[in-house]
Amino acid sequence: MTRVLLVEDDSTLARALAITLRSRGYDVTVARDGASGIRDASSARPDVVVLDLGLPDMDGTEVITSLRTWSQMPIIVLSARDGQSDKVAALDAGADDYVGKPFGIEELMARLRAATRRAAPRDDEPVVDAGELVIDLAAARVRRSGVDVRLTPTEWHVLEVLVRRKGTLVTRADLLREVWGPAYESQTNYLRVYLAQLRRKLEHDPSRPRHLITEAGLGYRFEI
Amino acid sequence: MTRVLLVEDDSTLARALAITLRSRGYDVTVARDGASGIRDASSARPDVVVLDLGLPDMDGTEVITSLRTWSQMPIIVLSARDGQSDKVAALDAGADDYVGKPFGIEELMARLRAATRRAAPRDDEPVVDAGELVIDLAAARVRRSGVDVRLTPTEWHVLEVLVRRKGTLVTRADLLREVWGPAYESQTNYLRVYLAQLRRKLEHDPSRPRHLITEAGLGYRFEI
DNA sequence: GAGCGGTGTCAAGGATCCGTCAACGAAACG
DNA sequence: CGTTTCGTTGACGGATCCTTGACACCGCTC
Repeated sequence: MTRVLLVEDDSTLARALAITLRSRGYDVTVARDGASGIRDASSARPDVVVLDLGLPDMDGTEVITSLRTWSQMPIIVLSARDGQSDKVAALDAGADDYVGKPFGIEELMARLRAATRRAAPRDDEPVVDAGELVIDLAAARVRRSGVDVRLTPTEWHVLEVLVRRKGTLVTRADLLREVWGPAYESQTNYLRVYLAQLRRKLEHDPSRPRHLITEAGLGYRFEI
Repeated sequence: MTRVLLVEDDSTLARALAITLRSRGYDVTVARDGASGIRDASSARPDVVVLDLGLPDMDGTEVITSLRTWSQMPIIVLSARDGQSDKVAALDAGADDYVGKPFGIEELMARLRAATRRAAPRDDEPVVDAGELVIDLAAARVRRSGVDVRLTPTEWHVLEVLVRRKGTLVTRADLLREVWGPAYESQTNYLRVYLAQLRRKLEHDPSRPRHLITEAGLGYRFEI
């Protein structure tokens, strides 16, 4: 059964949509705000998210960005705002589709079918387990041998980019662009400093790293 | 470069869209009707199709159905008809997205980006398997009989160029230009050194290479 | 079989890159 | 307003890698 996470603060609309979805055979979870939407997405593991942009606690695109840090699950956006820039922002943040209100229920259903149809199974783990290291991408937490490790925002950001592409090489330019922005693509000394700090906090023997691997001349790689 | 097939009979709109798309760096092919659209889709192999439903020769959903018999390429539908049933029919026929006319050009661009972004990871085979040698171009990783082989940046770069054109001859000048730059086109001694190093690391019997083949007087070739 | 062009092999600088440490200043916090 | 935490630099030793030159080898021609 296809699982749908519905993130919608308007309880009337939420109830109506949930009823319709269930009548079509979907398994529906409802979240009332962005924060619980993000939480439920990692716990309930829906096959598709239907997200209202007008949430009380946070901006809708932030929800999308947050989900996209660890998951490729389809996201269909509902919005009363019909401006071009809202659509572009949501889609470029990682949304798969954008439906303006008011919308026809049959159209939404068709877009839902289209989104689930093309969704291919891939590794979408919010929690990455690398032996004594456990990294929860959704909750932004790192545990080493069971105890929480405190990371600074930048340290976390670097680790997140590496873990999201675990096993594959991340070039220095990619890493710098994603964490510090396009203007810093040649500041390779930042990486040296932060990789050293991460290793000191995460590796058993920082001088002989087993997870945060240097590919000399190319970049870095997170190894499980 | 991303290739777009634009199937549109209105020549004014087709020209305007083609200009915009090309200015954004897309490679655009235009088809005037459904039949040639289907033909071009199989010959030009676009990364994404933008399809106007209102075509002179056949119904738009038939075009979608026909494409879907052999391809999963993203299809974005444009349509002046704004009825629910048209949208549902097109989406259920296999379209990925449906944009009603009149549409904003920025919205279409954003939806195009969303469609290609989704499709990107599975479009071509990044892993090359040559018996005991497994080369993962995306992850920048080489395995020989199951164990990782460490390559220096230049070694990797040379191997990458050869593997990308596996089976075909790569001339010395091509190889030197791609790895060291246009100024080094005659430094053929570099190639001798690096090919020898690669063979030492990758070949079972470096003096009798089975994958990194020399084409005397011409260049090199990667054989599977 | 000697000469020759093209190719493979090896080793040794010398340049570059990486890890580490320390210090400074800015920002966050109470 | 003082304290603490972070992010940013710079410097330096050491490891790695690129380059270069010398020499051996092979197939071919004469």
